[in-house]
Amino acid sequence: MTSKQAKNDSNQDFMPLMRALVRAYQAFAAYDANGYRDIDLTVSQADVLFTLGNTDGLTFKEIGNLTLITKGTLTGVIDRMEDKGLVKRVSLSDDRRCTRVVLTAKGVKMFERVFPQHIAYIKERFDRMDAGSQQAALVHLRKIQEIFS
Amino acid sequence: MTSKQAKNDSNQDFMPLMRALVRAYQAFAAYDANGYRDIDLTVSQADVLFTLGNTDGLTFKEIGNLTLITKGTLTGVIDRMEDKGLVKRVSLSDDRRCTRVVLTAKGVKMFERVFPQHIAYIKERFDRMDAGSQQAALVHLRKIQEIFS
DNA sequence: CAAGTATAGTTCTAATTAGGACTATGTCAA
DNA sequence: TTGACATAGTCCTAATTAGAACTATACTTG
Repeated sequence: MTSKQAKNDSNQDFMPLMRALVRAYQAFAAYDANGYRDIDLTVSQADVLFTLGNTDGLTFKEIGNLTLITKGTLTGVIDRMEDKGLVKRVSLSDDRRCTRVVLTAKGVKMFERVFPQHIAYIKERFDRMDAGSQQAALVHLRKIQEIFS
Repeated sequence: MTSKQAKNDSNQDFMPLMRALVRAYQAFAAYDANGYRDIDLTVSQADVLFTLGNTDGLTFKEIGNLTLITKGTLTGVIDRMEDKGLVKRVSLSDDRRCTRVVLTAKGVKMFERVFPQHIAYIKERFDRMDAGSQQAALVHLRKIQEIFS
């Protein structure tokens, strides 16, 4: 009680931290999105492509959990990727409610071309932070995730 | 060169940090959005309301810079807030290209009711992090923002 | 002053988003 | 086995999003 009180007293203003979180994320997201300008992929589509890469396919539910894309949204994202010939829907005989989404040959090719490229693109910036800071930042970000979960 | 090499070598895997950033933000954003469930406001609308609070009105450009909402989007957001009677558009005689957006009496009333409530709602969670961690997190988040800007 | 350029908002399009209703399928218990 | 409930995906709506084209207004330079 007292210690909690003390904690709170010492934390009159969390706003700078909140703003820093939002701005750090937005700066990252903008940079990330910019990496998809040339290739014909939206951020969500790239997210799905990278999630499906090196797997034998995943269900909508699994993709949704990994990418945090809502199932309602995911239907449309997969539709458009199917139109582009990057993925295909495969029914599961096991449980006919489920649909497995699998990369096509074209999807695999795209993944193999784009993924390493994009990783290098992101890595370039994270390399500007020393390893110690990255470790510390990781710890604090996990704490932030925890308190809001 | 060599030191940069060394840095990079020690940083083969930035992915956990990247994921932690995304997840921390998403957890925060989800919690934040949840705070608007009862009141009849979207996240963007609340963002604008809170930005306009305690000002004499701001132009679209200023609101866009503060909230990071694109001008094209902002037109629609302001339209809907105007429909709700929360804000009004005021032309500037000074520069007739500009429009000042001002809270109406109803908007001010809503701001005064909702803002402190929401701040308390967010604060409750940030209080679960001690002041030292918050300070450290702030520093690291600013660093992350910097490397991606 | 006139032409070229810049800026502020609006409009338009395609895609994403959350959330809820809906359908089909599966599971579990009486 | 049948009825109640749960789960997977689709469909629908309102709002947001980025980006580009467009209009109106301002600036600026010859």
